[in-house]
Amino acid sequence: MPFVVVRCDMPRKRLTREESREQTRLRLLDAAAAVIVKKGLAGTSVEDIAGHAGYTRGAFYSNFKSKTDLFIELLKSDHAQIQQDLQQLLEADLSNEDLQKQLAQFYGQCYRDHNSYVLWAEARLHAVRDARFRQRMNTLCLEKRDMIASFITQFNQRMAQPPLPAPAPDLALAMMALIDGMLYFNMSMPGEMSDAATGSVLSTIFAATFFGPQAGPPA
Amino acid sequence: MPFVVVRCDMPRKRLTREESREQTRLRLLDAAAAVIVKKGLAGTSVEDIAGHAGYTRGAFYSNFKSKTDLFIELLKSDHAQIQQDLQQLLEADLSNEDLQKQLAQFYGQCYRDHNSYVLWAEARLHAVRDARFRQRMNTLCLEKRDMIASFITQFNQRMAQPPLPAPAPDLALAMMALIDGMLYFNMSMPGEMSDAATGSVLSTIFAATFFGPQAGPPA
DNA sequence: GTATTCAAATACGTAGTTGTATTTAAATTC
DNA sequence: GAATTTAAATACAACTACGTATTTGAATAC
Repeated sequence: MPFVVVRCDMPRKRLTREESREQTRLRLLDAAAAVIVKKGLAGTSVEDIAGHAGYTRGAFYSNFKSKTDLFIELLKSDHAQIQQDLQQLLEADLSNEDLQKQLAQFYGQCYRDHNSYVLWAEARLHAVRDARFRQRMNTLCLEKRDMIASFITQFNQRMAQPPLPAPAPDLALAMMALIDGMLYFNMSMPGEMSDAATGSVLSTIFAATFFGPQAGPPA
Repeated sequence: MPFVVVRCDMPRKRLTREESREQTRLRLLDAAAAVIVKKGLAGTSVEDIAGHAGYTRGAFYSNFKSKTDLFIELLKSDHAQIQQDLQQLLEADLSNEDLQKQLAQFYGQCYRDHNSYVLWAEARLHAVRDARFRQRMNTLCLEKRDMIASFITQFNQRMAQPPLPAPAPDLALAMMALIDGMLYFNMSMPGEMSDAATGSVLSTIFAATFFGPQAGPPA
């Protein structure tokens, strides 16, 4: 889902300076996402990015302080999108569909596509090494956690189920870890685990956690 | 847990050529592991590795074909260790300790330490990009899966529990994904999720999967 | 329409990386 | 102990990457 806006209103409008600048920014971000997914963050040069977007390094440095700088912006955009998707899910689809469907959607929405997920995997690894970066990323992750926590709380209330076995934010974190685990796994071993298997594993876990009789964790 | 053998039998034995060669090999592998964890696979130069091991690039190219070559060897060694650990667990500790303890051990043994796990995370990302590498890695992963499948089967028999809700290898794969999810999560967000929470989440899931009443996944 | 501003291109110097080719010194062989 | 072998060091040449400094040309302001 690229950033670049809908192009080409018929009369090929001559761009103002600001518009033009914004356009190259977006193009650079798109290009960066594509190239980084393909070659990895460290394996991608500034020139790669600029080149893939149809510019030279000059354009890059005129728009971003550094590769890391751009990368963070990339993650922020993606994060914003994810949050928006979740928000939507939280508001709209909380009617009485069955658990399975909810899950499927939920799972599918967590990251927008394969590329998005690879990007975050890259980010995680980078976070291990760069404390400052890690902090920034954790902020985003905790925002997501809170969103999911809301989802859990609402879901639990709506379904009038037994009380949650742990604080919603904790459960949210756990669910994130689990879902990420599945995605992460499928990322590098595609096809090894069928979608059906993935889904049923997740539904088992969800069921156990939110409906299970003796299943609740003590902490 | 470095590779280098116990050094220094008192009389400082003069090394034979072969021994010496093997020693530098091991030192290079150790150094590589350390540096790659710290700076990432792509961010690590051959010189970094050789230097950290106390050699020059000459020694490196005399022992390995390329960085990737060394990396694969690194993973193989680590994998062998992991398999050995699991094997041991499978044979030894299947007496009647309670589930919690089993789990704790199981979880703790899956990767030898933080560094080991980071290495595998790096490998996953690399696998996304390199089909050949991916194949090689999948072989290792499936070996591990089979080991865990044995564990599951034995565990289930020993405990005389209800029949497994899915073929053991499938369950094994799912469990790997889940455990990896937790580890992966804790890798980049250390401290965000307490060990207690991690443990209880896992035990919940295990319980649900292997003991749960209606909890088993259909597939 | 001329002057100014600024986005992006180009030029440049430095530093780092790679793989091979050659050398050197220690270990082995005879 | 001289000749040979070979692990590892050194030398080398081509390349890539970075960031800055400067230039260029189109868009704005006057």
